[in-house]
Amino acid sequence: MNFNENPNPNWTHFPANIDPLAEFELSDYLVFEDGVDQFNSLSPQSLMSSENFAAIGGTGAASSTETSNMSGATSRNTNMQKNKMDQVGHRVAFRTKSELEVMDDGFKWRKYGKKSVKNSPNPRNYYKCSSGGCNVKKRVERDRDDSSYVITTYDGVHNHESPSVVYYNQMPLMAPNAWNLQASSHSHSSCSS
DNA sequence: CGAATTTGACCGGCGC
DNA sequence: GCGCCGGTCAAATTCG
Repeated sequence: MNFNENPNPNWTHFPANIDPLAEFELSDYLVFEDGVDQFNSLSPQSLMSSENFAAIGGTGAASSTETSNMSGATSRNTNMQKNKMDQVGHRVAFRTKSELEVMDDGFKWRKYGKKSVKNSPNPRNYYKCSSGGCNVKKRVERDRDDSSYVITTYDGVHNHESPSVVYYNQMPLMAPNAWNLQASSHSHSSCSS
């Protein structure tokens, strides 16, 4: 209820099923880990293999736990961002070519804000994982040069499985391991395949 | 009716 | 010290 209408009622889990008119293909992907954040790696046409980059998320974030505050919702400005880089351990940015910006990766996202950046004529949408205990944030923005491209940035790692296990086992088109990289890092096979 | 979404305002950080 | 930018929350509204 915002963009256009419902492109496909089938859109439930994987973007690969989007539809024939939406050319979903990874053009560029950026992987930022805590400590390594350089937007310079962005190449206009890197076009590497774009097949498996789920190597990230191997740090010790899988455990999460620690200060999982938030539970309850009472927390507001009590304690949360004492250290800028404390909980932020995973930063992943993907550039996808799709008409829709809301790529369902199997998780449920709750939009919590929209803001337009100065460097882009397009607004930026902020999504949050609506899972109990999952504080993963998602940032979606349209490319400022190619409105056909969408830049999705994930922040954090899901500490729970997808609401509906996705079976990216038979990806005839391509296996966007990127989708499981968040839920990976421990069980699940992910990859390989 | 409930839940999710929307828009605006507020806050914090950084730069100059 | 002030201004700017980005990010988040809150309340209201709408959709299902």
